[in-house]
Amino acid sequence: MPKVKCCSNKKISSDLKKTVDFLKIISEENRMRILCILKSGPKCVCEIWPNLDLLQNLVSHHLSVLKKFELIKSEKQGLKVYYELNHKILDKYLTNFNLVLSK
Amino acid sequence: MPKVKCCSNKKISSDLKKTVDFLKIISEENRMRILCILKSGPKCVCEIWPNLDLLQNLVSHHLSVLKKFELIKSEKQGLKVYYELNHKILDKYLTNFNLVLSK
DNA sequence: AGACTATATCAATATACATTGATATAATAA
DNA sequence: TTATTATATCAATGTATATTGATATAGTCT
Repeated sequence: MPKVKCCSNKKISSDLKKTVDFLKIISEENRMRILCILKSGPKCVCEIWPNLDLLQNLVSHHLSVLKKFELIKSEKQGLKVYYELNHKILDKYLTNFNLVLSK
Repeated sequence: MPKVKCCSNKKISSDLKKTVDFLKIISEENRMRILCILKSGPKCVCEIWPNLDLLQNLVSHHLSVLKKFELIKSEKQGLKVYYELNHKILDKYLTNFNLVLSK
């Protein structure tokens, strides 16, 4: 039985893994909401978390997960930390994802 | 502080939840591999599972998860069960996903 | 019928990770 | 300096779900 391409080809297999990692990060409702909230531009945590029914520290944690994966960037301004989408990385993963599932 | 659209709007919020459910299903390496394997056409379990480094019953389980979510369809032919992508549903979720994350 | 093949189900275990509560850090204001 | 605000970290707990091993079902062949 011949092996299927996506399982034996190293490049495809690696792309698939990266895509799955990306999907794991965004397949969490609160993180997805955060990304959606940030679509309208940079926001500080105090603007983000009242939109989510979560404790502040949990929002902070989800932000750190997103940031660790480089899906968002942050900038400190005084007491506040502003987060924004990292479109470059985000687009890279979205493109890769579409490649993996497309014909 | 005004609520952000994706958090207060019922329709957008519901789309987001559906998308997250979809992403949860496909953000698992083996399930993603199964979907990729099926891109080249319908296959029986005995053609699928040698491509994955998994026990047969686990492949069967992942197939059932994908099927429960209607991402794949199945047809019994004698002893064998053939699985294939359910492009209609798959495209629906992919479209929805792109809407949720697009500007 | 019995043996064999392909697939699915079930209970038990393992593992990953979301959530909570308490607290720390860091910047600003009084 | 002390108090306050904004954000982050940490340990403990809870929860969902992937994996395993054993076994069941269902179709086919002799």
